[in-house]
Amino acid sequence: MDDEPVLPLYAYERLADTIEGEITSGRLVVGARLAAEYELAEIHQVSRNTVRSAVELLRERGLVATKQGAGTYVIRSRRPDTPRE
Amino acid sequence: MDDEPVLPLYAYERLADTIEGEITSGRLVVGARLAAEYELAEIHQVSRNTVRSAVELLRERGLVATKQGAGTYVIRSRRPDTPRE
DNA sequence: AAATATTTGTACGTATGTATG
DNA sequence: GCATACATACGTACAAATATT
Repeated sequence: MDDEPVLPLYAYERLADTIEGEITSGRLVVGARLAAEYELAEIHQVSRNTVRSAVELLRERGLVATKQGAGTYVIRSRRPDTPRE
Repeated sequence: MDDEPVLPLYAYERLADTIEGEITSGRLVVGARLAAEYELAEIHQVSRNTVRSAVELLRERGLVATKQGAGTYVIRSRRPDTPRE
């Protein structure tokens, strides 16, 4: 319990939420590729490491999948019902 | 399939395997606290981030749990039967 | 087929923030 | 309040996998 604070505290959480919003809103459809990490870093004015943390969160949420050398792709438009661990 | 290459390729994998060995061998028992990240970094001559990657692996293997401000503790002496994701 | 460019992965260092004791 | 320890965040460099020319 007590997971997921109401306000995303950290930059990587906010970025993950932002990108998740683009997915759930349909602006990023299943199969679409996210911008490259360095691009996301520039766009959102954070470091690439922060982008990677955000994308890691999105992977854990089951929304995207990443392939080295290729990119990160949307694999789901909304979160699977609460992974509960 | 095809997970876990025979030879651990990266420093953080080797370090994780090393620490796992200390756990499975009984030198680190359940409840024991691992050395601090900066200590492990010094001991094994790697960076803190590499230590963190190794510990992250151990968490995924279900062997340890980390509590901010407290430390990383052994919670299991051997891997649970293949987490298969 | 081969070389180049792009993109993610790993690893290092450093600084600052947050939680615990 | 202070010390300790983990967490986040910045930057940098190079390696590895993939895509493109």
